Amino acid sequence: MSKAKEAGVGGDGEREEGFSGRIHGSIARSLGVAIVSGKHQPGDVLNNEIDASEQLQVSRSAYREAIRILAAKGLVESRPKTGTRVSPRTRWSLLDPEVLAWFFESEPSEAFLQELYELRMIVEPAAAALAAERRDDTQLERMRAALVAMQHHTLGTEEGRAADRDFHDTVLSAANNAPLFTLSSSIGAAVRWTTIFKQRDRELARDPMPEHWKVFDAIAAGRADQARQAMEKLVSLALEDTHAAIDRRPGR
Amino acid sequence: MSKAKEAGVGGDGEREEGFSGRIHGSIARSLGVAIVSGKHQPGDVLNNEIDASEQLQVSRSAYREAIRILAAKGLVESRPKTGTRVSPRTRWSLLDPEVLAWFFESEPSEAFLQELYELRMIVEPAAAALAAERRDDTQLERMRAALVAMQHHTLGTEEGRAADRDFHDTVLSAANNAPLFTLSSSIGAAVRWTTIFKQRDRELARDPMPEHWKVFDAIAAGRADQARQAMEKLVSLALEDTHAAIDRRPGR
DNA sequence: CCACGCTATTTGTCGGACTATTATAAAGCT
DNA sequence: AGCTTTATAATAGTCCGACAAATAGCGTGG
Repeated sequence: MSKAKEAGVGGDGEREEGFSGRIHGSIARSLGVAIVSGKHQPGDVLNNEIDASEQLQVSRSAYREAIRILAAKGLVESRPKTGTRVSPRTRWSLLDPEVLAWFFESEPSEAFLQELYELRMIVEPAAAALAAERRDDTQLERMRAALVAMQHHTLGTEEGRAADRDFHDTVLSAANNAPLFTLSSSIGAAVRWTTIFKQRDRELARDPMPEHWKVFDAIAAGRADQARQAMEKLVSLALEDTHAAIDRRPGR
Repeated sequence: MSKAKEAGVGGDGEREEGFSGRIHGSIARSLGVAIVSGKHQPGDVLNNEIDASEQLQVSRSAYREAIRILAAKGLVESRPKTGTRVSPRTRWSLLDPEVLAWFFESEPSEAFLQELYELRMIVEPAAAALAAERRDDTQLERMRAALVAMQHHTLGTEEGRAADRDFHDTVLSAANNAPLFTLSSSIGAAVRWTTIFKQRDRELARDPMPEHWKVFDAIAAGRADQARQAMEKLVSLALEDTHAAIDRRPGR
């Protein structure tokens, strides 16, 4: 009866969200989504461990490990007697890949998307400039291959989008700055989701390739300033398209 | 024998390296430091949970929670049968406040410091520009107060350094971009650490205040471009000073 | 030589007892 | 009355020992 794996006990809404392999992971995810989506607001106190683990039909240990994950990402804070409460937003690790994924699981606010793009607009042009000065031949070749694949598959396919991400990742990594590179996951997330938005709205007019090639050429030529400007242009065009897609979006 | 709590067999005894209030936290910290300092390299497999928890004289649960924390920050990855192994550096959440703190606990490499500064050079001028356009009066007043305090206490005191950090934090927050603001902890870390270097060495020749006031004035006047340039100057001067201090550092 | 199943190892999960911490309320002191 | 101290109760934290699930690597059989 207390076994959690017997998922199918007909009853209430039980486990809607699929899985994540390990139980603590899926609990962390579902709680994380509830927090970033505003269902649990900063300052709110979660049920105590015993009640919560009972409701979720998992052991207290598994629930606690989930809480540790959330605490490590700054989403919650636990103290004896007071319980576990949602931390203020300023403490959240918004750039953590998992946190970002949780944001995108419940459609994020347009404002948040906007902020991510703003960050991208700050980081990527600078990264492109550094990449122009520091890239090695291997990275350059990888960028070229990514763009060729992207051109061939188009952004309508998952392969094309993967190639797009690979291009941007390689630029970031060519900047040769580890902390900067960790932002690639955040930026990749922004790129991925907004690209999906745009594709969702069939008539994506613009061909993204010319601007991509300009960035590539500038990096290949070692022209930092030119690379920065080209990337600025690329990002701002992408932002425009995304805005248009969102505006046209039905229902919201 | 396996009781961990009987710390004081005959008085206080020696302080086990590592405290942090909670056990899982201190284990995570000590393991985290071992990892970021290179004592455990990427790909290395940690002892299995039973052995490890026995060696550390803690319960397996506490050890597991520590591992969950490290996994949440991308430092390790666990799988049945294979064990827990250190993840490749590209997965580390280098911008996470705790990870950064672990870096600074064992003196970080000069290259890493350099990279953090580079990031700062990218982010802060952009943030200053945004702040010039978006700051409200409260934030402006807070910046002014921080600079006044900084001027009064000087960077030789902890209060003065705290005021410095507060100024930079407020600029970041005035940019009104949540993901951007989460970088403040990283930047703050870089600022703090390098400031200590400079102070450690000798009387800091340069008076940092004029550049700070220029940034403030530009933000107050709402001049984005001017704010960006002033901040660029401020950061690059700080970098220069830091380089000089490091070069002059004995034993290196 | 390859496919397939077996097994040993390791993480994952469980439940239940006990400890430590601390916010809050009660009691005591000035 | 107002402040300090102590007691209480609630909650996270820790420990233990057992069992379940996953899987890398090996051995067996085709």
